Amino acid sequence: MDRSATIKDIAQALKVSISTVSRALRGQPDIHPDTKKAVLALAEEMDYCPNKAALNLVGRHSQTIGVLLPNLDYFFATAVKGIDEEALKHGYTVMVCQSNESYERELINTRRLHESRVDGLIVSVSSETRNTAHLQRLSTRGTPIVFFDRDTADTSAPRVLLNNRHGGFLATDHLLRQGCRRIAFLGGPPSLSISNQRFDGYRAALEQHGHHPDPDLIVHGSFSKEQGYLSTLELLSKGPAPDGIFAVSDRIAIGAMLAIREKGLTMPHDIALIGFNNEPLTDLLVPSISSIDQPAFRMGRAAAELLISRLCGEHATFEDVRIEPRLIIRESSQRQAQ
Amino acid sequence: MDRSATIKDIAQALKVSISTVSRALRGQPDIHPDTKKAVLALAEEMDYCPNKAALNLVGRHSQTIGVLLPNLDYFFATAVKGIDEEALKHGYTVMVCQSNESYERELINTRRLHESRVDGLIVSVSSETRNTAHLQRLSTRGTPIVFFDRDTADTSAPRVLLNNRHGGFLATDHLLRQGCRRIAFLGGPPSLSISNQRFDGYRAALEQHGHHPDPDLIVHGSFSKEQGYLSTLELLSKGPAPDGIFAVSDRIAIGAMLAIREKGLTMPHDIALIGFNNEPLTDLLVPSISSIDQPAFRMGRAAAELLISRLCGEHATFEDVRIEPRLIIRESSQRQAQ
DNA sequence: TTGTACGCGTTATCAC
DNA sequence: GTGATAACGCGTACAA
Repeated sequence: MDRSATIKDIAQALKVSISTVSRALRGQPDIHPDTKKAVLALAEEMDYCPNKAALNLVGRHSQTIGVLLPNLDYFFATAVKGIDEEALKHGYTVMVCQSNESYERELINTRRLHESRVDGLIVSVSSETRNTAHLQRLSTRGTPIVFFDRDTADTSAPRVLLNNRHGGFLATDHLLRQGCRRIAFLGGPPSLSISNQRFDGYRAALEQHGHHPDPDLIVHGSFSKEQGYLSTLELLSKGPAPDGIFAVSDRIAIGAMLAIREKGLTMPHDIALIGFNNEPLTDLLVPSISSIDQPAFRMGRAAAELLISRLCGEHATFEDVRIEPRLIIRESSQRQAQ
Repeated sequence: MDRSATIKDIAQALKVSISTVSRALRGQPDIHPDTKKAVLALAEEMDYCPNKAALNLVGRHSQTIGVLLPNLDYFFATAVKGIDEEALKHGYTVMVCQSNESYERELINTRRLHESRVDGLIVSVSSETRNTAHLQRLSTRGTPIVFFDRDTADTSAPRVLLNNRHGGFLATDHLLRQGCRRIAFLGGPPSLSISNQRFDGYRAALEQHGHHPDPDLIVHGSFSKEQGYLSTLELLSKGPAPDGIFAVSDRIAIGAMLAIREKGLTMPHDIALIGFNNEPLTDLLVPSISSIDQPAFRMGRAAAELLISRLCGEHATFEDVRIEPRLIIRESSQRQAQ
């Protein structure tokens, strides 16, 4: 129950001043070798561990980076791994908060992170978040922010984003090439750029093939399996059925798959299906689900690199990082041998 | 770029002392209503946010709990959600570190968390971890620890554990009831209690049915899909094949499924298969994979509850929390209609 | 009701 | 080489 050793404890035991201990510990010059050796030895024995709070106070940096995410699903958890990897390499610790897609929770967490005086912030906004004033305040106060994955309109911080438009294009173009003519778009929350950008790609692909988006085939909702299931059931029960579905997440796609199956239709024959994220196990379903691969680990690492470079005062690199998606063709969408 | 407002800033602006501001902010009595109102208003306007580092120093508690995990796979990510939920409720912030199953990384992270002076620790040790001296040191120094999911031999801290033995029993007993006689055990790292306890349940079930473990049918390795694939291939290529497989993780089970399929065998007819964890999508594979459900969110929340109750000085509750698993029967193991 | 002074653990700036 | 001492932001006795 005794508290951790401090440099004061070491100083008293060795009958030297705390500044001497401090210097010895940090390998500064002008220290007598014997003194240094003694300090180091005792520190080791007492299992001395510097108090970050004190360092934070005096140096006004916490060596901590805050990560604010909507959740910890496969994509974000993998990204956190990338962030943490890079952070550790540079002596930073990571503090992760989840908003659960709630704006209110995001505000609370922003404050939690501010209280901890994180040196910088990597943020993926919740789907409820309409304005980023809470983040702007932090930013103007000197806490650099990097936006991750989800774009926001009203801000001027660097971003690490997937080329979602191209992802949407790749998916839709692929379905068109498989002969689909009525391609449904199962989107996420309409407030989210990632969903809208994928829609832009969807439209671009359609138009390039001489088609136009059909409002009846466009549905928005959450990213969940349940949402995909319900949306698809609705699509299939009203009007002429689509012959292709582009879902902006694999979980939506899986929900769609269940609905398609329930309606007695087959993939890819009746409906060709493609998702987004390339989550594990999508390759093992029957049929295996085509998807757009999004390199989560690399994206996380890139965000941390970008943030840390700004933390190091390299104000130069303010440019967005854009990661390219990759089309993964599997059974659910492949009507013709390649 | 101007730093965050401090109580000193507020005090100067209002021409009162910092202690007055401090008192007003924390709603203490004996404050003139007008003074209080003015302070609160200005704090709001300046977006005042207390500096946790300072609070940490003076109060010597950080209101932060450290979470040390092997990784952030589905199970642990869900557990983190439970931990964070409970932590937030009590005003704590969570700091998550991943060891990547590496003992060395676990040491580094333990130190990172100690540097941050986390008030308490929730730990699931890496599979390489043989002794917990690094954690014991923290514990004796006054940082309460709760072990989570993975048990350790040489410690005396409360634990939140699944009844792994019963889980192993349920799985094996189920296979036996399906008519299996040669049941293979695909274990995790032999250093991990969770794997060994599931093995105990496996053996107990066998013996209750008058059988004994066959060393040729017992394999240990990592928790990965690749491991499951390779182990199963090996099992199937040497000696008489098993007619049932109990894998201690769903990912191992999925690897086994791939190997079984590759060998031209069918499930559950030739081999009945059951995994562990009840991860999402296991219900959607073909055949769907039977599994043992482990309530990750509840376990995480229970760990946080236990830790926080100790943090509040309730030294009474030192008892382990044992969560009961649940057998989920799906196609991969079901030979007979229930 | 309000202000002063000290301490929390550490670094940095002096002086010796 | 080494040792005081002031800061960092805040809570808290104690004094007024």
